[in-house]
Amino acid sequence: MKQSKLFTKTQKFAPKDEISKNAQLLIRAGFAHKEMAGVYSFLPLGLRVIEKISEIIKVEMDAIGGMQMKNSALQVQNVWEKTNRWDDAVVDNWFKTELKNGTKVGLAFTHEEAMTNLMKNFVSSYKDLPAYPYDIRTMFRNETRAKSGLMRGREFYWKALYSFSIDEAQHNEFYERAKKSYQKIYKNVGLGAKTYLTFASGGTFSKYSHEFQTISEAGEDIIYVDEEKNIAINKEVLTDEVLSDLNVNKDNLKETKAIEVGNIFSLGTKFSEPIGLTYKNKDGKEKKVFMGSYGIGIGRLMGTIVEVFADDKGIVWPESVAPFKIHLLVLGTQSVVRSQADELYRKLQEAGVEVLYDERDIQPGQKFADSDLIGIPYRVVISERSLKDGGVELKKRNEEKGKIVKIKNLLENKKYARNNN
RNA sequence: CGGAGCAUGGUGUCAACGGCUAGCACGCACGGUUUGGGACCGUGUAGUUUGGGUUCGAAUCCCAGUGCUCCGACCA
Repeated sequence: MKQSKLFTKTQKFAPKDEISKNAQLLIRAGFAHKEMAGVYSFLPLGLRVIEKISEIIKVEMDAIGGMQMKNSALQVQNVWEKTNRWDDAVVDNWFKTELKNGTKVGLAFTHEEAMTNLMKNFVSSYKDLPAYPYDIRTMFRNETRAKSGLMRGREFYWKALYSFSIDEAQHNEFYERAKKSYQKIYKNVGLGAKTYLTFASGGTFSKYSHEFQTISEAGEDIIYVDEEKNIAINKEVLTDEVLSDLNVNKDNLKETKAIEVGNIFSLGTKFSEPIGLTYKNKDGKEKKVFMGSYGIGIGRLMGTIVEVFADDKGIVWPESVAPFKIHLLVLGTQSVVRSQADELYRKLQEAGVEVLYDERDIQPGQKFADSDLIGIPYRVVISERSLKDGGVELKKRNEEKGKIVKIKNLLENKKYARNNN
């Protein structure tokens, strides 16, 4: 993409009423636009990141048997009444409205009810199970207080998978696979080293649920990390009983702030029972479906990545989620240099490299500053000087110094091509 | 939902005593000089959150609304 064609611009200053680092940088660099508190639009650059993250998640969900679908955002009242979650006194973060004819509808804040109800159409025998539909979509929650930039919004983009199993044993087997799959996702988006499987409060059907917490000062949660065991415990469930359950020594725990970047939950028959999702087993007996839910906030993950890796100059994207692999800057206005730069851009694209080409007629300093702010992993500078030195200057975003490489070598190096991280 | 603070061009601003043309910087437009770290010069462009009130006169004082931020509560 040519940078002159990008309608967004970078800003030197962040809006003063935006305090959190993730939102400041994402707005300054042109990834996001704030519509109102807790509501952000994703601009072209931001959307590319969102899609990269979504793709990583999809691959892992598909690998454990997930099947993507798209739920509706509008929800009718009656299903929610079956689980007693329509009443504002029970769930206070609903956005509700009504149809012209007076029918009340809500804007989905989660889809357990909707999914359970939907599956009634398709599940009647043990042969129809298990099933693992998932959805990546915008969700709405009428938060009393949006905060921390993209971290807690009133409207947010996320992935939710629901598992429908014959019984608890089948559920547990999937649950363990989901756990591993989640860890792979965090590793693949670059957060593996800082993200811990964290024990949190469960529900009627399981003692614990599991959260995935990324260590960061920007976090809202407090967790206790046991580095040796590579697990953490959420402060809200930290008791002696839990410590002995998990065989964890209190002295090995380190308190830290963390961002909840995902959670997985055993739901049991909490939803299948009131909504009536059942199947016939081999003996012809009616059985309740055993469920689980598995969520990841994609916008929040994006914000977390910014929080964790940014430096004083701007964002530093891990290669796997960066909007582009290479940021190509051409310096100077000489036509000899320009034409070589244009050709390099064309050839990189032919080689399947995602490249943002800064061919604008502006000062070098501005290009460097923009490049650092936007945070694309590899910066390639082509200029009169670099050509004289034998090629282009290649520098990684997170390294101080670049080096001269021959244009031929750059083009032949497969590691810059898409799908080759 | 409880508490606190804030609101001046597209952005920033602890610029402006109740009083003269609302200042400065960034951005943007035009011209020129520059061309490896947001360069320089000149000429322009664009603003007092909304509604009331007090006053000869309000960005400034008062009332109400709206919005934003922070702390807390809440948060499958």
